[in-house]
Amino acid sequence: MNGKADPRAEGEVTTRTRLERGRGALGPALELVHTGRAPTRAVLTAELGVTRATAGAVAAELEALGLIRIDAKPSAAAGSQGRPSHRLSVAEDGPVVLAAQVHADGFRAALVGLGGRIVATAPGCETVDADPAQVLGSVVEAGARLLRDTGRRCVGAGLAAPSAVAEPEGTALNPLHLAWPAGAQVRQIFTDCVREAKIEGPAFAANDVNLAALAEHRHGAGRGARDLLCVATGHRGVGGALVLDGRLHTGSSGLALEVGHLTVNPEGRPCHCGSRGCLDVETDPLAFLTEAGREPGPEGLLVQARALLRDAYGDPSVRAAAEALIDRLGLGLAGLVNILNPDRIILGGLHRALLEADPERLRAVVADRSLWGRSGGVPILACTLDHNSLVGAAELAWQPVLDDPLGALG
Amino acid sequence: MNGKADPRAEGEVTTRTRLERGRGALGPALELVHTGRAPTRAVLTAELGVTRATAGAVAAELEALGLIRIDAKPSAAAGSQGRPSHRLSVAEDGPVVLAAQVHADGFRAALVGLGGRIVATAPGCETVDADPAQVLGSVVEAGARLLRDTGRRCVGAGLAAPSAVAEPEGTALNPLHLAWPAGAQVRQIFTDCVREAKIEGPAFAANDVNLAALAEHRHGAGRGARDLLCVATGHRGVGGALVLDGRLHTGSSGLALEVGHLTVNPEGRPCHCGSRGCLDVETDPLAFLTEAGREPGPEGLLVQARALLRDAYGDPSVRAAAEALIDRLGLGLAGLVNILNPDRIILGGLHRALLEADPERLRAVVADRSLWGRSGGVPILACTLDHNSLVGAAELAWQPVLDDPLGALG
DNA sequence: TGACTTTGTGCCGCTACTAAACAAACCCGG
DNA sequence: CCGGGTTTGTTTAGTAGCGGCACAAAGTCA
Repeated sequence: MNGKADPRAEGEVTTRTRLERGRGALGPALELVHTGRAPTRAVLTAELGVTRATAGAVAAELEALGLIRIDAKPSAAAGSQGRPSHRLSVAEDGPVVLAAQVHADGFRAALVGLGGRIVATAPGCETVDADPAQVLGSVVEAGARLLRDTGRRCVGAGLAAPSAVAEPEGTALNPLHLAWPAGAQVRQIFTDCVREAKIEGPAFAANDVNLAALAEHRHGAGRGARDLLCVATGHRGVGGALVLDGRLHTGSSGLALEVGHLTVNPEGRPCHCGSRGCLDVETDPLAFLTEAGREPGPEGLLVQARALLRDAYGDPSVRAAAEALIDRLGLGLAGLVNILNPDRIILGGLHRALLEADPERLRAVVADRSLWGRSGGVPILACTLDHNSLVGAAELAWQPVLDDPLGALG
Repeated sequence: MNGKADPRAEGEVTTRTRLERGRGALGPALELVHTGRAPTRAVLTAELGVTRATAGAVAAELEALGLIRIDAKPSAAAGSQGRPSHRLSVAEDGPVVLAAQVHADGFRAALVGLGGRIVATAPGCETVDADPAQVLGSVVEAGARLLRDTGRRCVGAGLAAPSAVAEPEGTALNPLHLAWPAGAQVRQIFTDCVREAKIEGPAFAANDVNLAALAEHRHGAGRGARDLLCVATGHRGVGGALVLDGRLHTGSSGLALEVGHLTVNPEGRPCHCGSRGCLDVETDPLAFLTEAGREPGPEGLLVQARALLRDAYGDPSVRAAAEALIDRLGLGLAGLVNILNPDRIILGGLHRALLEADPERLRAVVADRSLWGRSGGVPILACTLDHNSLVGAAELAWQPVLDDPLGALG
């Protein structure tokens, strides 16, 4: 089988030589299958720029590692001649990563497989007014329970935190919404919890909007974009993220894309940052409800604002408030377009609802206020993934495997 | 000499096997020598993460290609034991690239070697109110003359244009300062001129501020920075540039970092972009002179403003004007810091002069208006290179050689 | 049924490395 | 002046990963 003498050729007889080859192209190949861009080995050959022999060997090795599946039967592609391909897909029973998300109202844990597929979710939990160690301990414990129940192999863990995460220390800088102290060592605490729960693999933590952007880039509305800008309003505050060449741009200390304090209304509301008219306070749910003349109800500002946009857009006061917010959001986005020149923009939270309420108006404002209008033609889309922060946290944990499958799993 | 039989071993006998090896590490190695980060083969070994054998072979091949020089005599490093290293340096008589720069007052041509060393310069020429084909024809002709006079081999050409250059078409979008039409095909015209002058190698064109940033990153004040932000005021208007991981970030259509229209003074001057108080009109030489109560003299606004800052900073009206501009510049830089979170900022033109007039004030404003102050501690430095746009244009032309020396020269 | 098209595999060889031993060139301490 | 110790460079042998090529497999089309 092996030609030259192999001193280890005793136990496993077959596919042994293959397991030794393909180190270089292995990562890129897995990434292509992971993001759904390589449905067959033929496509893999073209995308990697290697020969069919190499692509075949690489795919065989990824299958041997339990990461992808190669269909036994070829599936006939409709309307094409030639030998039909065997379909490549992510292994359904392969390893998973633990994804955790903490937000103002509680937390969530999930197991996520390759391809961004959520395998299992722990039921959402109510708000916890507890310190980081308690919250992260609970969410990791929920994840550990999932792992026990499903019996799957875990290769890493990722946390989506509701604050900027400073690099390289991994501290939470502005956890406004939580009973957490500023400067909490979230990455360290999360890592400790993961270790204590005897979960295998490295642990990572990053800002939730950043991770949402990463997830949308790999599996959602951002697929194929080279320079992707995401902006999202949550319950409170605006977050931004930038994905460049498939990698998150966090800046030198993890604080990039803090876009909440762009000035979009010089005569606007005072902001806690000391300035006035910031994107943060001019395009959030509270501003919208106030301008529409509504009292904040019991169901949460974001939910209420979304419902209003969806159900009462005919109401003149709602419409006027929406248009005012759209104009300010457009001004902010145009500023970002002039600086970053992305090839796609994705909006989440209330911003997404504003986009869907009147896409033409938003696009017109952005185009009008971008220099030369040219880059104002940038596509502006809504988020498409459910739980995109959670999936993004999983991406973080998958990254070492995508970079070097043999090294991370071997 | 060669061990196994080599069918081609007839003409060149020696260094033949070496010329066939080192393809992968060749580019990175050349880049290290080019940027002055690999003074010896020992350092090269460490920086590349390869064995001494590989580093030695790679260096030998780069020398054989005529790109670098390995000192014959080892140079004794003071106070260190062990065998002394042979010094590596860029080949002084190696190939060059043609660098061209066009600006409002004229143009300039130069031959630039590896390491950003300007080998020969054609005398600057006065303003040319001519169309792109004429201007670029003249500057390329000046370069061709330099090539003839020096007899050096040319491996490419780069142009620094005084306007944004759209990707991927290579058209000039806002050539305000020239008698050029908007949308002029500068890259195509430049390429045609280079071809017509029978200059070898590919031709490139990009915005001058972008290229200045690239040059500062490789050979100037930006060396070692990972995320480098450059902002510069010229005779008119503000330009910005961002270097990420050693590569220029041009955005999806070459329009990134058009920072001139950030709002830095809500009650400020009206700007031709339709807004008011833009960085562009609030921190340019004209604004400075006006606020200092000076009449524009005959010597050019930028020169006059610089002289005033240098020689008359004691004058209260000059000082007040400078501080007003510094505050506005700081506001703009803080906005960029919040978005990009660079690890270094470099200023050119009038902005550089403002920085040098009162560095503490500028740094304080940036730190104060950056979120959490943390990233406000970013170092703000002045440009250090003469003719940095020209050197940057050369970098553009060198890039293919740095990426694949064998492919580009073979 | 056979020509054509496309996909996948086995085999050989090459290129760019690594590993390890050796050699060279400095220091220093006696 | 001579023999360790230390760092640098070279030589040789070996190897991982990929390309090239011939061939086999599995479909479509006329």
